[in-house]
Amino acid sequence: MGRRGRVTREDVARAAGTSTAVVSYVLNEGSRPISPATREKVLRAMEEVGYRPNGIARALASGSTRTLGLVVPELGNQFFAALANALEAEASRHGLVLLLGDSAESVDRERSLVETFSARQVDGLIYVGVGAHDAVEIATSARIPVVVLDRVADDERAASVVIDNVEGAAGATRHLLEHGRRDVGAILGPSEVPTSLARFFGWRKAFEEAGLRPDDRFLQWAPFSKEGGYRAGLSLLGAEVVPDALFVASEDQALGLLCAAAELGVSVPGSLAVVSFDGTEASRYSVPPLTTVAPRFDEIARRTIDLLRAAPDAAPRAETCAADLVLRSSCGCQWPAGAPDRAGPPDSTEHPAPSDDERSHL
Amino acid sequence: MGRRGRVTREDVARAAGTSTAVVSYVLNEGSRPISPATREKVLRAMEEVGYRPNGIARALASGSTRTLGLVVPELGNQFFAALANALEAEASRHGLVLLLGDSAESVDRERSLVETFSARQVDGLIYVGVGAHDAVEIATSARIPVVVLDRVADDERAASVVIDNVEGAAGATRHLLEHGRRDVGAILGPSEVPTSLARFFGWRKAFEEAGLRPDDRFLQWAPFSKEGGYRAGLSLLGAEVVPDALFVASEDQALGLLCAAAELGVSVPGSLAVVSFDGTEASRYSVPPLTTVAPRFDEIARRTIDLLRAAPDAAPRAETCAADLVLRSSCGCQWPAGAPDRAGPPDSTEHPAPSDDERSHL
DNA sequence: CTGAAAGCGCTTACAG
DNA sequence: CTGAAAGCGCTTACAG
Repeated sequence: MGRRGRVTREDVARAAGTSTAVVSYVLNEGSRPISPATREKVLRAMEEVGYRPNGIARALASGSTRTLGLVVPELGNQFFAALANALEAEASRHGLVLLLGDSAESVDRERSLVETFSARQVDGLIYVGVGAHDAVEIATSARIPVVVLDRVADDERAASVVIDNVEGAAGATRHLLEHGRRDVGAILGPSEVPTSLARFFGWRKAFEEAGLRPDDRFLQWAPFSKEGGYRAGLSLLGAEVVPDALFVASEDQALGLLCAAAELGVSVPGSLAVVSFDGTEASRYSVPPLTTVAPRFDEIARRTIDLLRAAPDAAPRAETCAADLVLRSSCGCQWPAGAPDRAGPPDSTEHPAPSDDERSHL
Repeated sequence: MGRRGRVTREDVARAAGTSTAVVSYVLNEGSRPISPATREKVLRAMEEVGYRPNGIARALASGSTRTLGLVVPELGNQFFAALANALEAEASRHGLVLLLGDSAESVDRERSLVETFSARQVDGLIYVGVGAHDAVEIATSARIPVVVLDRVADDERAASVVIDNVEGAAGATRHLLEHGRRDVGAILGPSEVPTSLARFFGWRKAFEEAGLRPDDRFLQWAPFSKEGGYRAGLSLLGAEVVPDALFVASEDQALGLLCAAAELGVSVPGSLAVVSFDGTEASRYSVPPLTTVAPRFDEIARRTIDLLRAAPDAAPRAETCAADLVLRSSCGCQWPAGAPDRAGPPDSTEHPAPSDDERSHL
């Protein structure tokens, strides 16, 4: 055994009566033809001495760590947690491991995370970020493939995967209009965030398509947080003229809004119909359950990992994933569809039992 | 530059006119005394050639990767996401990086994650797990320090950090009794999970201390999920005899319960007072906002990283963190305390505005 | 204070 | 099909 008491390739070779190279060849199946007999011997020897390949040594010698770096703005946010979850699952499907970084929405911290990941020789970087440019620049100039999520990369050397924000928001708004609501307002994210802007355009687009004009008094730009949605809700619902429906640009904001509505005694969907964006499982058990434009986390994850695994010389691509309008009760839909009558109180059908989602493609 | 076009120590040494060893000494400040002049030269040379130390090579040579492995059962769960968040922040404070693994509550997947992390030579493993024994065994037998979170390790070679479940649950239940509720039921996790059992004991303990007897009809063992809480809620609240208060063993379950209560038209806290456990920010904006036994994520993270950084020969310790009862409105408290009257509907004070928490130590 | 060199545990042309 | 050996980019005794 090595000086640190670890079992190495050498121990295996000795036990198997072969060279150490053969041990490697057996380990990296397919790299070199090995006779079945030798292979057997080596495999048995590995078992016998309890050999565990040292991934760090492999990485140094091979030039690949089989590790991806993931930077998210805030893991406490369900949306990013769900994204991280899907990415981790997909990565692991390909034998890749994820280095996790939470930037706490700080550009400085983001930069330092990317530097750290770069120093650790990650094979790729997944960046869900605030101040895209810097962080991406650091990685690409270190020749690390980058996929930017949730926004299109400024840097042409980086690929990106985004949700179809305009269509998603338009679909959500359209649905509210179809429910007969006319004063459909919107709670958006910060006006300087591209994602937020795109959802604003989608909201407006639905009105234009319907030959209607949105009322700007029902529009609020707020932080992408529960508190942001809560405050925007208090402000919108506490005004002289109030909307009868709201498109809300994120799940967190929608949850905050529901809290505000409950506090003000505004019934949802009775007096206020709501459709949100980026919904996770939290939307399904909120009071009332939220109709939402749900990202396909699995598809996003699949595309992201595929882009990262693609030949490094492939031109970085910008991909767009569709999102699904998942109907629940906050928009005024009867949900779940075809639910049997219940012996509940009068308003119980406004908050029907969670069940299988009805995903309608936008 | 090396064959892969990377800038290495050698390039720095050449540019600085020193040996490569000196470059290392400058890099690893303090390992060897270096004259200020040489130091300057080397630093300038690094800058000049754009040198980035290769973390993998450092890891192989030094035997330390400065990487920690984290295994959680399910990142989609807010509680684990908040934990991961705190751990990542604390790790990064010490220049450590986190390898993330989501076991999807599968023991097999857990095992394979730990094997992977072990092969990657992590300096420590943080395990928030389902089937503790196997995974911990794999790590400890590879001489990797382990800290088990949220449950005491079976393996005496592993340290652990747990929340004081008995006291937390007792405090929550006591609070409900103090509100004058007598039929205080409980929704717990699976009966074979130690954490769940401990919270059950806490619930019972509060009754005993008060000279009362709990009613087993108001007790439900359910999965630690929103759906688990939802179903348990439907079952408890749909029965002939119903509780007037519930201690709920997790935030997810509590959110599910609120959904069930709303659907059945049971007002919270009017007809049903609720206190949950393991609350995150989600509890603050639920309808109504949930009173919860809130873990001190920062303290848990700090202790965990400290244990991992401790001398490897230090005897593994089991540490317990207190939890705080955070009062909001679901228990029947006036919240926020001293809120000004609002011109809202009659029941608006039952769902007061979220504001600063009032943490009362248990 | 500085340098030459062994070693970390692998991969992978290069010979045979 | 198998082996001897260079190399991945560092750290760190060992000499000076």
